[in-house]
Amino acid sequence: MLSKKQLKNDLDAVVVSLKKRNFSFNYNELKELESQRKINQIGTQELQNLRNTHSKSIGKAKAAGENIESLLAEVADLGGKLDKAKSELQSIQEKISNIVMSIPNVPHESVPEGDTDDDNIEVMRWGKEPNFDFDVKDHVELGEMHGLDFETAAKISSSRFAVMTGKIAKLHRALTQFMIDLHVDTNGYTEAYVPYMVNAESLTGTGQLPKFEADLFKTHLHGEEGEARPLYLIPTAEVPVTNLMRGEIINENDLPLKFVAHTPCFRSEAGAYGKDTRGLIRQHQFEKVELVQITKAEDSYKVLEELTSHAEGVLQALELPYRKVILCGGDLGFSASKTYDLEVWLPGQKAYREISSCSCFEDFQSRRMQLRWRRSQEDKPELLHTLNGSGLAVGRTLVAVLENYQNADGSIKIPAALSSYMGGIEIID
RNA sequence: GGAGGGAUGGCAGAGCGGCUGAAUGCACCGGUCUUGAAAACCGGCAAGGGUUAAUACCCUUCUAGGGUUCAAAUCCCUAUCCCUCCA
Repeated sequence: MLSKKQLKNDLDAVVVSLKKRNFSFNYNELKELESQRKINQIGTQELQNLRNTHSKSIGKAKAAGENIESLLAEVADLGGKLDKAKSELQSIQEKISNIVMSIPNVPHESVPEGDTDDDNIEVMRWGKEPNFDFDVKDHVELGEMHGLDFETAAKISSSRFAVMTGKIAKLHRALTQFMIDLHVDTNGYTEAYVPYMVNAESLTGTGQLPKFEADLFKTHLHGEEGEARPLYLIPTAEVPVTNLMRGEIINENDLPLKFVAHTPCFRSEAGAYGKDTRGLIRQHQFEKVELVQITKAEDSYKVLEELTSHAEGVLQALELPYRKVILCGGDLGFSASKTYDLEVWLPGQKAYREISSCSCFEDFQSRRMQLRWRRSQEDKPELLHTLNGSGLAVGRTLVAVLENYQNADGSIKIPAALSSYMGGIEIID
């Protein structure tokens, strides 16, 4: 959420910035609503003031044993007026809020122009794409040789799910453990275990709601009266982890907050029909190790570089070739002001594919969450900045390992970094 | 499954229709004292919003949402969360 102040005082600049991400909205409507709001709010507050002063004088008169009949008569029609004014104001404020909540974050000045991922700009490449002296198999073919099974998953669930058994399941788990240990032991993150189902407030805080409900899996619990209390399956650990501190004023000594969490992620992939239908790339359920940092405003862009390097560290340790791109305005997520994607080399696709997305949200999420700190005792609380990045998407990392470490016979060499996590075996055959 | 008790500022905790945005203590900040520190004493210390050039004034908020009332932290209803006891 952008600040109301910014939208009020600096609307033209906001509109220009949002053009970079091809977002436009009816700002004349917003202006109009804002001027209505002003009139209605002043009127309502005047009525409230009137009621308060009258009520106080009634209280005093009563305490003094005076007759209050005439005073009561004065106030008789106030309640109705006030109710009317309040409900009008509320409806205006709801309209404003609906508009404001659906405006995406303003891109950082370093974000390039562009409409689609074709316009993303490569920042660097790491590692060498391997040369194979045989016909490479893709991860589906390789995986099915070692216990990756989409048909059974479809039988017990539906498409876009996977079953893994045996060594490949262990490799998948080993990757997860390796990533968490790396971030905790060498990058200084605190491990967090969090709920996989969250309420609407949390999703509003990080920006998935109200606009992107269709991307989520929603469940219903029922209260005694049958009233629905929906919980949502998390689309990323970003949601529960960033919301850990929602509504709090953080002690300066505790900053920056650094969390790493491994969770499954659930995405409906509405609108992705026919896209990546084969294999593990786009699933309804996948594992991810997520990095979250909460920092002071002045540190956030430095931290974005740092956090991205932590994600890169996983790829480097696994010796997987990758490239780093900066997302163009048109490809930027709703809440992000700047995002680096890490794309890993997949020999089976002969392409670089996203394996991590590292973003700075500035105070966009914090404002929704009222996540703040206090510079000093005298100062007002200030909004913090939030960042997160995948470190990494585990399923896609498994894909990358299978394809990059394959042998001619379909066996898979175990990356050296995973050796201790795989009980010392060197190959899956 | 049944019966109760609770949710108040950074924390602890009083208040149970009007003088309560909220006692008191702790923490925190400023001052006095001291060579310095501690102790003691004095003072300050919630957030969000509105009008305003500013001073200032006003509004809202005691888990959340409804209701009663001229007036609600306080009474009623519902939800959520916590705790105790019984099966």
